[in-house]
Amino acid sequence: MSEHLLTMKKRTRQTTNGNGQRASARDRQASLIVAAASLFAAKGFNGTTTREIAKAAGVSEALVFKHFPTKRTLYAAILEEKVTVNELLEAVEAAAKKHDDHRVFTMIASYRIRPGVDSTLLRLLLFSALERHELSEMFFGKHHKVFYDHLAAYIRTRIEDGAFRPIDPLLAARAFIGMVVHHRLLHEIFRVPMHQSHEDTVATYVDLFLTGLIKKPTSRKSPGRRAR
Amino acid sequence: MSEHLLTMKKRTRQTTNGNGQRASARDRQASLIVAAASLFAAKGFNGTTTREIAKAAGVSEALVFKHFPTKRTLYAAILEEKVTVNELLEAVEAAAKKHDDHRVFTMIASYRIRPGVDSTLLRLLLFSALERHELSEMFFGKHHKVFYDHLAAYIRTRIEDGAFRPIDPLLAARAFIGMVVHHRLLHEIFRVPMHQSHEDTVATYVDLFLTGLIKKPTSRKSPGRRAR
DNA sequence: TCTTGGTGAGTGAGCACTTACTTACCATGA
DNA sequence: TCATGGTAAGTAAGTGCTCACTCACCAAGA
Repeated sequence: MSEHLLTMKKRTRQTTNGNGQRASARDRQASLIVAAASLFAAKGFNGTTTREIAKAAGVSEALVFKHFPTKRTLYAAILEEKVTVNELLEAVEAAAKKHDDHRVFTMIASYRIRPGVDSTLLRLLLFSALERHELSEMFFGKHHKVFYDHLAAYIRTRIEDGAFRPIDPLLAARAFIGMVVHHRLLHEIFRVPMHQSHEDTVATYVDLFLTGLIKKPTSRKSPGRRAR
Repeated sequence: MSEHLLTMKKRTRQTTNGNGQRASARDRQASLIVAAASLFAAKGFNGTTTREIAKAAGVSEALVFKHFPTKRTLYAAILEEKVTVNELLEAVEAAAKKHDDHRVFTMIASYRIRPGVDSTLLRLLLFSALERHELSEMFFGKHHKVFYDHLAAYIRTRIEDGAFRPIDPLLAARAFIGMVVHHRLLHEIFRVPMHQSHEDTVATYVDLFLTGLIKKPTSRKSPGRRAR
């Protein structure tokens, strides 16, 4: 009797997940990662509480710890999950084979500069590096270092071709990606308003960089791509 | 004399500040700001506790709150205190008047890239922006925006002179500072090892950028400044 | 029936901030 | 010269609250 009443009372809001369906461990973990990632990206590791994460995922706080033994484990899972080998690199590779400099750099800049796209990734990256999370280096290495290395390799071959001036390829790659990443940083993190269109910006950066890099600039009668 | 001895004896552990001297409110606040700034820069606002700050400054936690009503107030005081109009700008101004492009850009790059120099400032800046501190915009505006605006103004006049190609001056300024700041970011925040010397790096960036920006590059027989 | 997804109600630790009190300094008048 | 009292610098020991994390228990389904 009293037992029944007790159980009835206790079950106030079971499986807050939509309606009475129980999710598999895999799905739950995935949804927890999604919920936590945006919170961690917004407020950092220390600024995010496990309660918030549970609430955002629509489950109890205890369940979070059933799936991830510690808050840190959950964070690590996010960083590892976010590491995706970029499909972009293949597309760039194709352009690189044709020695289409303009296209190679434009593609990279367009990809990196495109607003909004996975802005959580950028924030997570910065937060994890600033907060000196142990996985930060892996995160950076797998997700970003590829770009520098690929681009540097391309620049090196173009120098050997005699198409580019003899400049340290890694420095050059960093310089270009620096311009572009910095632009994103200003826009997305420091909320600096940008008055130029996405395309204009990319075109200007590529033009600025390439005309500097190419050995014998034909700037006078070059094809119509011009900033503004 | 005897009074001194007496006081010495009586004082069991008073004023943990070195030896029994009481600091003025001004000095105490300054020392608290110094202690707190490096902690906030290292671990962010949420990652730093008021206990740690007090310990680092060698005072009791209660005293921190005597001087700053809240932890946030202390943080705000740091951001405001760190805003210093840079002496660099004057030096740059001088070079700018002589239209010494190379010198202008080299000075800015050298200043911004120099390792270790106020690396806490960079970290504070990033943390305050990421953590969306209310004073972050002011902090960025006063401390960094000046650079972009000054450089953009210089580039604009040089375009009007006919010395630079017609490119959006603000974008160009951002591109250059982006290269340099990004380099510092890689080095200081992401701990990427740099194999080039400080001077080589600056020279390469300036060369890369200027040769791209100058209208009619005399790259063949230009003065001996060359990367590497 | 037993594994597994799920919860409510904790737990001690640590947090920002307070309170009640002590001690040093220094200007003033005798 | 020196007692003296007002004030500001300083503290130990809290306060309530929130944090990451736990535990005992429950229900769905193969």
